[in-house]
Amino acid sequence: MVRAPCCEKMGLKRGPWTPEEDQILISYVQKYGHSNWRALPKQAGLQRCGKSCRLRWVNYLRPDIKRGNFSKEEEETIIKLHEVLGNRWSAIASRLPGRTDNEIKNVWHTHLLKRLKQNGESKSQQHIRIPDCHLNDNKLSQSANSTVPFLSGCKSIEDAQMSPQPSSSDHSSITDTSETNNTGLIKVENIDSSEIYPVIDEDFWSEPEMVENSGMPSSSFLDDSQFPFPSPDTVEPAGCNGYGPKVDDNMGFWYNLFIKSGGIEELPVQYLQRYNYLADERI
DNA sequence: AACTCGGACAACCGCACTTAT
DNA sequence: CATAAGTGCGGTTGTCCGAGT
Repeated sequence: MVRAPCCEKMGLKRGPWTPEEDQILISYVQKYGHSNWRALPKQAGLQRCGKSCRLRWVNYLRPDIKRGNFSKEEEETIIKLHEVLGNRWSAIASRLPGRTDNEIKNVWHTHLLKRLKQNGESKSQQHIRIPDCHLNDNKLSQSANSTVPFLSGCKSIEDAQMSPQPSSSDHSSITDTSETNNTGLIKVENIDSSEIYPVIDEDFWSEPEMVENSGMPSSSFLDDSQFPFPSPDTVEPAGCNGYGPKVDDNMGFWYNLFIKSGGIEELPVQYLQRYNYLADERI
């Protein structure tokens, strides 16, 4: 599809924003909102393209932006989430209130990457198979070629798991195993799954009946009564935020798996090992 | 004091995806 | 269904500034 440039370059200003421009943008957004970024600069009297305005607002002017250095807790959270999500900066940012994807991306490249390289592989990588694309800082889309069905297509899984946090008035949609500490971070610490999850018998690990041509287990395998994890009733499905993929039948399985396991870090290692085993057998 | 280098961060670019027509 | 428009995301670049020489 042929597309027009994101903005007309002629006559539009680029580069650093001035305090005057910031004030105009803030005033306009506070007064009229930002339902249409493309039209906003014209209506606000800014010589900028809509994209530039949106970026400035989202990354700098938004009232809920938390400025200043990252705390140790925040850095640890970023590292842990990156182990699972890779370079999905917006998904990571959604778990760090007040921080932007751009900011996190910068911190990652300027601080954390170096630290990780010094420290070597992280602890959780010993337990969960992470695709190379995550560890090598490449595009996550490469994971579509992963030999691990669990992670092939993880873009959608993450969108399901990492959909933006609900507002403070909408706690009902937070998975009941997520909790915030006094720093405002979402806890992703490793926990001993044996303390939380029921004992899983041999039947649970039996090979699921597969849906033809889908590579995914049949719906009976997803039956709540057969699933020994907490109910996902309080969690909204992926795509509910209006962005990201819709939940199809296959992704629904992985979505349920993630949610029922209580979160990324808390997904029982046995399940991953079992599914990786089954996946390898099918290849 | 002048210059170089590298870190930090803001901003831009192009692509992908969703939505509207 | 096809296409255009709008938006979000991740990668990359540009710029500023402080430390070191």
